[in-house]
Amino acid sequence: MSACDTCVIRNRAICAALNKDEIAVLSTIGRRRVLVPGESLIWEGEDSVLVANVIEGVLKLSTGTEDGREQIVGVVYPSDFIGRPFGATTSHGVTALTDAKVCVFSRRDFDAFAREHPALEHKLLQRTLGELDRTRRWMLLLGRKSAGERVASFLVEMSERLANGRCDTIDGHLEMRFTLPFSRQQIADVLGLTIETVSRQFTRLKNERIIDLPSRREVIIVDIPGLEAEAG
Amino acid sequence: MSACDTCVIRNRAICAALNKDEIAVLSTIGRRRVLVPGESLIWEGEDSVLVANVIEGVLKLSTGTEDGREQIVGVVYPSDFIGRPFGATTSHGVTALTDAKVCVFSRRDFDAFAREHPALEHKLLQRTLGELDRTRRWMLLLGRKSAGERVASFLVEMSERLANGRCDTIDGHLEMRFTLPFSRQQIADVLGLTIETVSRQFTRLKNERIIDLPSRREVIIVDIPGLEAEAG
DNA sequence: CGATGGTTTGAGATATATCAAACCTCGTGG
DNA sequence: CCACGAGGTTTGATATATCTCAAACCATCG
Repeated sequence: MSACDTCVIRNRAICAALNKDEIAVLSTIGRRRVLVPGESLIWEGEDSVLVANVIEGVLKLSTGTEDGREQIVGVVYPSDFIGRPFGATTSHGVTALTDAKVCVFSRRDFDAFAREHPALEHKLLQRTLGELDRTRRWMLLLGRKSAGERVASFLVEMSERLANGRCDTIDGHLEMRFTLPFSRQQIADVLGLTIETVSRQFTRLKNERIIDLPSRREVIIVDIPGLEAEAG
Repeated sequence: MSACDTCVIRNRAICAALNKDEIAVLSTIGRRRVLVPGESLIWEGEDSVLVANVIEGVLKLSTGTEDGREQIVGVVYPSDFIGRPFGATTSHGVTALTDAKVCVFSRRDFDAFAREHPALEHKLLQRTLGELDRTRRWMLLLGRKSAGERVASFLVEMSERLANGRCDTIDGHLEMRFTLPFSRQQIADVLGLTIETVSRQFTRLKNERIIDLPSRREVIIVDIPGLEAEAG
């Protein structure tokens, strides 16, 4: 019995392309690893030595300039794939935002296994194409949207991704509530803004009764259509 | 004898994964198409009906907001693949910047063919992973770089991509010369700036003897290390 | 209870956008 | 051949969104 048998993302990750026997083989080359918030799995610019599936938690993909400016270029959730297979170097670091569990493979082992399992590569291709679409949509935000639109778009995306967040009907209208896996600084690094600008936009949305902020990390979207309108 | 036999990108495009017989089959489902500057092959948000290989020319991938702001999210060159296989809708439009030749497939035909040829899917995966890396690097530019750094980065990338541009040694130092496939407005749409800001950065770089501008579309990089330093 | 790290708020500086006009370049037609 | 017009580009003056710097604030933890 392998760890895969009890894996909660077994049917959503790329592993879903494999049958029982194939999974058994794959499980011999993978191993689980636990990460605490702030802990990195991969560093920007290093040789691509490992790839992984996210089992639990949220991680950021980020790059930066020499003088210390940072940009978060992606966020991954359970069942997402991380790392750069079939490639020389990783162009961005991977760091846990929350406590996280990942299923790690040496890149060489994974590459070899994948090349012999077209169904796995197909899943990976689908996932990569989807990620590319999402990333390009984010470019519109970074290149052309105002601070207000960026923050609103961010909250809309969060509410979609963290669907585990409660979604309640309070006296006749729909509310969404969730806990952000990001600090204010990290939100700024996702949106290409400063922490102060992000903070001001949060309080503005709160004053306009579009959202509510019970605590630093918690968000309630009070006026969902209103927020979508703000997202531009 | 199929069109593929004389295709100039035969060995660089994803088709390189196929043998003679497979190519023969593929060529029966593809057809060539010529595009003039400004002509679109795919429109943002429409159903994904076709995919293609670029044979000749340069094309832009772009999205926009409802109120008319535009962002170019990618630029493709000969041997690049365009369109969204295995997927519902295209999240960005594809428009020719120069005269262009493409090899077009119906998405359904291509999907079916690809699924039966893992080597082709593997090539496509590699290409997609590379494109994702490049796109993420561009996010750093859009999120964190100044106008000066953006324009300089753009020119560096152009000089790498348009290596067909002459590269001469003029009295002891290296110069690069090429013709831009973009108007100033399109450069602005790539960089997330306005046309005026792009123009001002061009003249600044010219005044500082880092580049020279013999005509609107032509660029000579006089001081290559200087430009790279400006790119940040 | 005080220290600490993250967050919010405020006042001022600045890079880039906006609006407007002048300027080329190139093709067209007189 | 030259004048004209049109599109794209450059330059200028001003506005403004966002950044920067600085201080106050607030939870959390020892």
